[in-house]
Amino acid sequence: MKPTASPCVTCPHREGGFCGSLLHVPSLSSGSAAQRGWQRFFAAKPSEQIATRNQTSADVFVLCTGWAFRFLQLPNGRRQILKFLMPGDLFSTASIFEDQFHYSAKAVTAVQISALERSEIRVRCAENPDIWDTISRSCVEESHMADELTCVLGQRSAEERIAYLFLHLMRRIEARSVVRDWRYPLPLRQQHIADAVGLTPVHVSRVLRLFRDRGICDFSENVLAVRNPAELNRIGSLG
Amino acid sequence: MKPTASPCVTCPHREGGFCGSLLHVPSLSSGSAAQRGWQRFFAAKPSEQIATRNQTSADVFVLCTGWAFRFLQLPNGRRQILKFLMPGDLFSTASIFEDQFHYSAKAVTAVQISALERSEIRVRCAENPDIWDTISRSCVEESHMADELTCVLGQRSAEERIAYLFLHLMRRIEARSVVRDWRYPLPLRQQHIADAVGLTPVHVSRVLRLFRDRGICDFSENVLAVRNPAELNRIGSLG
DNA sequence: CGGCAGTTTGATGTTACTCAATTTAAGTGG
DNA sequence: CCACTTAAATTGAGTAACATCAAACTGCCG
Repeated sequence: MKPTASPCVTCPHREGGFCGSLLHVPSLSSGSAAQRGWQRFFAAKPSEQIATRNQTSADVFVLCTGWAFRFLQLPNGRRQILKFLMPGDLFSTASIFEDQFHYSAKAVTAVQISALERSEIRVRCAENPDIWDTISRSCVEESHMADELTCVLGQRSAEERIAYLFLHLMRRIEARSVVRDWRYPLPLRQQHIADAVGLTPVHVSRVLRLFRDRGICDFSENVLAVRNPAELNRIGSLG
Repeated sequence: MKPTASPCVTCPHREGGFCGSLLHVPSLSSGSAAQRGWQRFFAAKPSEQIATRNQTSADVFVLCTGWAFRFLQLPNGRRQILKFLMPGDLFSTASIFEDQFHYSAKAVTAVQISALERSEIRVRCAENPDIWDTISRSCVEESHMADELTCVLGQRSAEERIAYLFLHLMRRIEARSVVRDWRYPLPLRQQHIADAVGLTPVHVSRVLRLFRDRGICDFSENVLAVRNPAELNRIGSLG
């Protein structure tokens, strides 16, 4: 999981730099995946569906550029966003072990996606304990996040949910890039926020206005500007 | 994960039978863990706390008998139950990889718990691909359940949440024992249900009464009696 | 018999949803 | 550059779902 100077095989769209990917480890990056034929690339337009529940695939997907999200669709038309995907994210760690998606995924912005053959990854995992280590750490982290989200959706108010989501996204963005002036670029519609925290877009709009009026933060024009980090943290942190 | 006729090392409290444990695989069960000194046992009384968030432990815990649950405690006194633990359940699959609990756990009934040294399990995992296979399958299953729960808490009504919980518990009980006459023993108070689905005990009581009056199911005296399985399924399934 | 924990019920309050109208922003083609 | 179109965000009014508070009821156990 260390950044390396070598070009990243999983995410060639970011040549020469660290793409942030879980799979960006020397033993996977050394040599050319593409040359060996166990990697392919896809692109998708904004709001295009890029994976569908129950669909089988021999590949594990990594987001290279842009934002996406994975979600579950309900019969009544509503959907629950499970996770926003940022560059370097595996669609899910579990996808390394299962050949069928248990969720759907959709692009938010234009995206580029890398598809790695699962069998090849597993062979390399068997050879190299470092990769196992990385993957198991990723499993642990994913289960922590799932448990936190459960807690937030089960126990907390609208304001707290949205504050939590913002803090969560802020942390993840900070891990990828330098943030100046407490301004975080989020390419999301209010509908996305609503689907992620289990509220209606109308109510999300009201809460955002409240945050704005109280000088806590201002989410508009695809930028989250945090004005009072302490207060946002007080509302949204899980203690 | 196949039942074996040999006594189960992880759960000696159920001698001679399959304890249901994830770790009940020949390669772990052969020989005596206790003799080799990498296993210990604990007991706890009803509603006794058996694990605490941020506590470190060199052991991985498996529930042998009784019911328990793992949960997150909030500063405001409320708690979210993440999972009900039944005999054979690992407290969490992630605990194989992390030496610190990220949740707390409490007994529901009187329980017996088996503690296996993490280091020993990991050594055996490295040797035996079957165990990896079992564990990775367990990771996948746990992430499915977490995603489903997220969906239920984020998007569904009180009735739907409780129906979902019942269906979920029914499936898990059926995997362990034969069920007669659609009667499922659940050693839970309404408070447990409330904490699991993010409602107040008062509202849980009202919904249960509704289910009773509509002839869907009757949960009382620690038994869930399902009268109209189709209807319960219609309300609580995720499609 | 008294006490306790859990459940039930009623009355009332709050939060968030629904529906519908209006405003703003972002394109698009002339 | 400006009308026209469309998607997104905002606002208000009314409503439904669930929470809160408090009292009564039940079964159980000493």
